Amino acid sequence: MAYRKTPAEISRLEAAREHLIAAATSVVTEVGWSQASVTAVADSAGIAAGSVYQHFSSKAALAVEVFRRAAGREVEVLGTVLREPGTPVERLARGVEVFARRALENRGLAYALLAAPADPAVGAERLDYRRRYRALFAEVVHEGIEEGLLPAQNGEITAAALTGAVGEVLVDPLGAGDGETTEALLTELVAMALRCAGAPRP
Amino acid sequence: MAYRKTPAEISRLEAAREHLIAAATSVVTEVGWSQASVTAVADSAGIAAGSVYQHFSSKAALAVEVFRRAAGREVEVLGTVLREPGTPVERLARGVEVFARRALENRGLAYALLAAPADPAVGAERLDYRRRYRALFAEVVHEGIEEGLLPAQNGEITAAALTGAVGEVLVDPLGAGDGETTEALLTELVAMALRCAGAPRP
DNA sequence: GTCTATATGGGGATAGAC
DNA sequence: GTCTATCCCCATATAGAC
Repeated sequence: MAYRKTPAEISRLEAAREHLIAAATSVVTEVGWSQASVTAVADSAGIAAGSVYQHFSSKAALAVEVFRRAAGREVEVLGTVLREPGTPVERLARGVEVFARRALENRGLAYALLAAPADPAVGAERLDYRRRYRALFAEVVHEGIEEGLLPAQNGEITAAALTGAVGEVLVDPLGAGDGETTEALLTELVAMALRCAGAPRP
Repeated sequence: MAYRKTPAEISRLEAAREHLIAAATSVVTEVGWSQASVTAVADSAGIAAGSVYQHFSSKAALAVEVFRRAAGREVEVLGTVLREPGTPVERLARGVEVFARRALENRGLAYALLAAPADPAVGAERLDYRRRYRALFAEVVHEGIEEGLLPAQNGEITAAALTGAVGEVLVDPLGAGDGETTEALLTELVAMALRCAGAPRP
């Protein structure tokens, strides 16, 4: 009756695959896409380079999976925060803060997701996910306009500016290191975001 | 007395080098850094691949030179515009407009300068020039604060947002093609920039 | 299924003729 | 000084043993 895999076999394979993805994610976080060779990833996962191809048909396929997992988590979190109770202005402030805080807490990964040189397959995914981040920000801006809390504006551009600002902060180790400057940076970033969207001055 | 090069020889060499840089710039503009192989660049310049190494010690050295020329022009222009007569707010508006307009008029090059995947040597230059763009924007913001035209704020973050917004617009073919949408886009971008810096509402 | 060993291909860089 | 031809390295991907 061994005409198909037992659940145990399946979960072993799944686990190996997940382990590989996790290892690849950590390599990318540490050294970036360009330095994340198949050999380096396999070493990190504790398997042979050739064995990678038991789980993914190509390096690009693995890279895309790594990207989707990580970027998907951020979209998920941002979407949740932006839809929590509160006025659109409050939610925008909270969304920017959480987005930036998470990025600053995991700079390596955030940089990989937002900016690091990557092969074309990942680049295409990145475009897609950047649009999603922007769409989420734009949504709450539009709500703010409808409710009369924000002035008429192109929400897409405002959203682009917000994404760009966070990215820029990550690129330049400006708000690096210690927690105190991080908090100050977040405060300023949120203040900028609210001005950017035209929220009433506090 | 042929113990040193004649002026004519020197200018011939200079010209060949300049021609090579120009060809490399156009290749990078069209296909990006990653596709700009030595062979492709040499073909474009009408010389053999090996001859490239008469002018540059490595591909990276050529790439860095291409980057510096192009990015340097933008810094120059932005600096000039931001220092023309007018209030800081007026100059900021004009600076953002010119910066974005130039980028939109030469998307390929702007994308290469701001965002396209590139080898590490170019990446390092990019960091440096991004800081310069930001410093220029930040300077005018600080002036605005001193003159009481803008509220207290972290000018670096505002400047980062401005750079990021322009970059984002370039990445996503949102304001593509025809002149009408371009103008509308620029208007919105400038409006966003002024809100971002906290300029009084018009 | 995972290993070792190797094939394959591309791009940067060099050598030597002209 | 420029060309042609080639070398060399590295990374992906595959083949076959275990």
